[in-house]
Amino acid sequence: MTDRPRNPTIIDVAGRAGVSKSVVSRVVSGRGSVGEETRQRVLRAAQELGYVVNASARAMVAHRTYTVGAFVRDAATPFYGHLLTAMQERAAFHGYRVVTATGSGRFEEDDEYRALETLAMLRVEALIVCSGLLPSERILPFAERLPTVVAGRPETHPSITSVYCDEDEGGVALADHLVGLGHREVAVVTVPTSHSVTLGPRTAAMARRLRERGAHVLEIPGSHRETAGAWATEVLRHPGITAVMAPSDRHALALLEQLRLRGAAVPEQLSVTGYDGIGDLTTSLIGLTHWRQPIDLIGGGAVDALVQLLDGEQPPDHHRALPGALVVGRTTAPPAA
Amino acid sequence: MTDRPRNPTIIDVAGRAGVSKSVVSRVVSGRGSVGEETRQRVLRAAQELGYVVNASARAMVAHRTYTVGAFVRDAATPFYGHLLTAMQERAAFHGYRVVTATGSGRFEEDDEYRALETLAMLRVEALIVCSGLLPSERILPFAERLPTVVAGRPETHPSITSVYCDEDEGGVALADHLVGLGHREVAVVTVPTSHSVTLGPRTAAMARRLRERGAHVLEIPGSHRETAGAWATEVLRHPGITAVMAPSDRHALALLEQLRLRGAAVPEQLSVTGYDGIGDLTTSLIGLTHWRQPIDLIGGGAVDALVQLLDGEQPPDHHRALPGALVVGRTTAPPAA
DNA sequence: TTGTATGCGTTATCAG
DNA sequence: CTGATAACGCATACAA
Repeated sequence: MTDRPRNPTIIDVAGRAGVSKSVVSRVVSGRGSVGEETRQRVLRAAQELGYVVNASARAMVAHRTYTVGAFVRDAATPFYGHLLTAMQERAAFHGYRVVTATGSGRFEEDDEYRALETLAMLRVEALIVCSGLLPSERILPFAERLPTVVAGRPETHPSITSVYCDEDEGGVALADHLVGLGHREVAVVTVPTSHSVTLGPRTAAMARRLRERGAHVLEIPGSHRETAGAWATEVLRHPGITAVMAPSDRHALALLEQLRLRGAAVPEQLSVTGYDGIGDLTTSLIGLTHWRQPIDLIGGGAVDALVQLLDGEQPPDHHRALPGALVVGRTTAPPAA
Repeated sequence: MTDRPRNPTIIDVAGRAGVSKSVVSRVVSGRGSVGEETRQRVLRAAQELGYVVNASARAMVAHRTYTVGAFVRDAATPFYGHLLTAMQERAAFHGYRVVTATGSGRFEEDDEYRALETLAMLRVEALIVCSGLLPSERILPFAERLPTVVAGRPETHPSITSVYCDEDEGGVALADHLVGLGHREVAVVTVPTSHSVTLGPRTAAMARRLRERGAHVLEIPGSHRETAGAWATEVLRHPGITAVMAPSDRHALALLEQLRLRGAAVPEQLSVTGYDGIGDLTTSLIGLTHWRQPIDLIGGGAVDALVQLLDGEQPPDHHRALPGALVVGRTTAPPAA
């Protein structure tokens, strides 16, 4: 039952092809030169035996694994799902594998440590950190030992490379959009930067920009989507408010749902904005006005930067900000006169 | 720059702790016995050196990797994202890693082969196949060499274990729901089973059940979501039709969007059903009536079955069907009188 | 071009 | 309880 037949080795192949194992090694690894006739014989023998290179053995002597580790804090969210897909694809292009590690969820404390230890055991050659929650200080210890790039969020520390979409720009663009429509009293669901280094800055930018443009701002603390009902209640208690800005698309959707339950019409009575640009339905069916992040480019760019780092080159941009875009949907309109 | 400092080995640790490498091995692997005092000394030395076990070296001699491979055909879709998360979590619980492989997208042909070869190089101990597209025959060659379980779809072949949510049951439940509401003329967007072993059977079940209950069925071929516009047009051309059943939530959302563009009111004029139960907004904001699959249980169950297989036990259920649930939302209602 | 020998970091077997 | 020593599968200088 469990007596799995041992996998064939280059020695087995060598025996079958009537050559030494060195020759087989050269054939399968593509290095060194072998006679064309011999090569064919080896290839055939390997084929017949179902030989597949053993990555572990290769890694031992090569001191390379061609593997990068992706550390994801909150894996189930669509944003990170897309990011992972983009990274995996780009890594394959460069000849690297991606193994992803994430906290198993239970043990908050040493969870993170265990995840990174797993990656270390695998001898990943570099690290991609995907998390809006993990503070910079927690990343530094790893960045010291491994080339590290942070994807999807700005990172100011000089020893860490990052690829992201500028949060400030998005927040400002959305605020300008609302002010341009004529909104003068706007609620912003804010998240402290200490809680998320992505949601924090973008909501701060929204509020700041609104004030710069002369609008009155009501800040509603909203770290958790589960409390969307409270935001809705709070907003509706201020009849003067004509628009609400959410920290992310998911926050916005939760808010839309709660407003709907309370009978508030969007965008007639209240305009709503999101942030991220995840999922087709956000755009098409819901028509949520939001700031769209170029996730594919972020994931791909992060891998590109990593590969350059591994090749000993310094990436052109240590901190690369990619352009996002304002997507105007059907959840924003001029305020009711 | 690229001169990465060589990772410390058990020999380094042994030297620092003043013992032989055998002792260190016993301490870090937890096998064999060592004096408590010595153990502490070794642990401290390892700590100071930042020693981490080398998984490759360990795998070489242990002939085990504690890694299972997940082969995912279409990774970016929410359904598989959730599934992966669930599997990863459950695998960690059992002490296994999950490395996922997926076609890089470009080369349709040998793409699949390369992905599985990568998994083989890594010497994954088992395979989880997640794909509604991959036909059984393509899976068999791998299942012969590796314990294999198919997640998220039924699989009748005796040498392959599967964990899924019965497609027939869901299709029937949704059809019954519509008939119960009074619908007598219903359109079903169908997908051939040759194209998808999940979407095919469930849409077939819908159509079959509708007919059993005496309803008139219009079957609309709809393999690709991009053609949702055509489905909408087709449906609206038949004024007698009062409901449309889609093969999945995503298909349903695309359809809803197209119906909206054409001014058709849901559910007043037309009822719409989905399938899967992915994403919070499907349920809350859109209120899509659908059949909900227990994705977490499917992912977890697949891993559990795999671990049992690896332990030499025969899983209790060779083909395990998990219960789904009908979720009635706001996109279905009695037909307009 | 081909074969031989050596080492990579661990675990396991066997003496001490 | 501890210490040598032999694999594990592969790549690579080096010799033929």
